[in-house]
Amino acid sequence: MGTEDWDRRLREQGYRITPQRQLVLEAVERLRHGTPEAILVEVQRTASGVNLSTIYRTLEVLEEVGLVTHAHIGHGAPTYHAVEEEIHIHLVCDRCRAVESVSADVAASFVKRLKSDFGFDTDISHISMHGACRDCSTRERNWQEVDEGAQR
Amino acid sequence: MGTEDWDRRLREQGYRITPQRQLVLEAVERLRHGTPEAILVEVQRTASGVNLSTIYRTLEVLEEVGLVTHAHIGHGAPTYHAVEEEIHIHLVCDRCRAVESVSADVAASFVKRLKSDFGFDTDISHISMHGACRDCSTRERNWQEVDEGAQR
DNA sequence: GTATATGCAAAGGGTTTGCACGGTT
DNA sequence: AACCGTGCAAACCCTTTGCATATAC
Repeated sequence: MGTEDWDRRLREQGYRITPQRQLVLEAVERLRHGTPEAILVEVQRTASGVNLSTIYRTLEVLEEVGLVTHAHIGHGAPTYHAVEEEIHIHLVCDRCRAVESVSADVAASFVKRLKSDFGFDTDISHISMHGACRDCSTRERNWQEVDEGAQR
Repeated sequence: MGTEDWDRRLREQGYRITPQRQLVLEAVERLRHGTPEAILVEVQRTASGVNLSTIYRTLEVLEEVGLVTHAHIGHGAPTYHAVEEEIHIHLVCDRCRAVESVSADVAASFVKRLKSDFGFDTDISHISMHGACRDCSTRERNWQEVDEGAQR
């Protein structure tokens, strides 16, 4: 796979090549993490006439032919990535909203276990773990100690 | 923790005890997996006057005091669980939309690694893995073989 | 009595859809 | 020429918010 045959990917599955599809794919690659709204803005830098509904429809197509993936970080819009990117997973802090990307390697044995135990084939780039980042979790630990101290 | 001191939980954090809060908590416990909309319907079986916005506000409060949690399975509404429930994670099939609940134990070492390597404190009940369930992944494998056969 | 919680209605994000037009094949 | 893809606008789902009233404390 590579950027040079992005159009082949589309054609093989019966889709047409359009400027919009090229622009959206390039925007996703450039942004590395992009919501549909952000991708729209990026695309409009070159082609201001492109509509948001086209972004949605295009992302759906690009995802189907395997050129992009998405993950849900937070409650809002999903983020899209080019599959060209090194595969990574997201650690989403629900306290401060920070998002850390870490190598997918850390999930490898977990993913393998889901396969062997449940036959489940994980979409690794879709993984988002929610919780507390380093800063927030140490902060909470400190508060807890303060609380305990106050109670004595 | 237990159902008997749900009201203490609320009071300790400065919240008041209301019929709505009790009904929502009970509905979540009864449903085991419930979207806000489903919880509304369940609550309205007893108290038809309760409003959806109350469901949202109440779930937020119940989550803050640690009586319920939520997970995102699929793109739509989140699902709420009572924390009383045995902790489980969700395996969401993006092909056929099936959702399987499996013991959180399978994620234990992965979660431990996120903690040691990145200081990240995972909210285990929030974990949703996306991918292909056993049936769909074997079906895809079979198709692949058929395709390969056709090419020869 | 006072502050919080609720119901209602309206607004707000994010996403999808119907339709006529335009572009790719 | 036929069909697919796009822009536009409206509709849709899910969620939040402002405000007046009702309720827990």
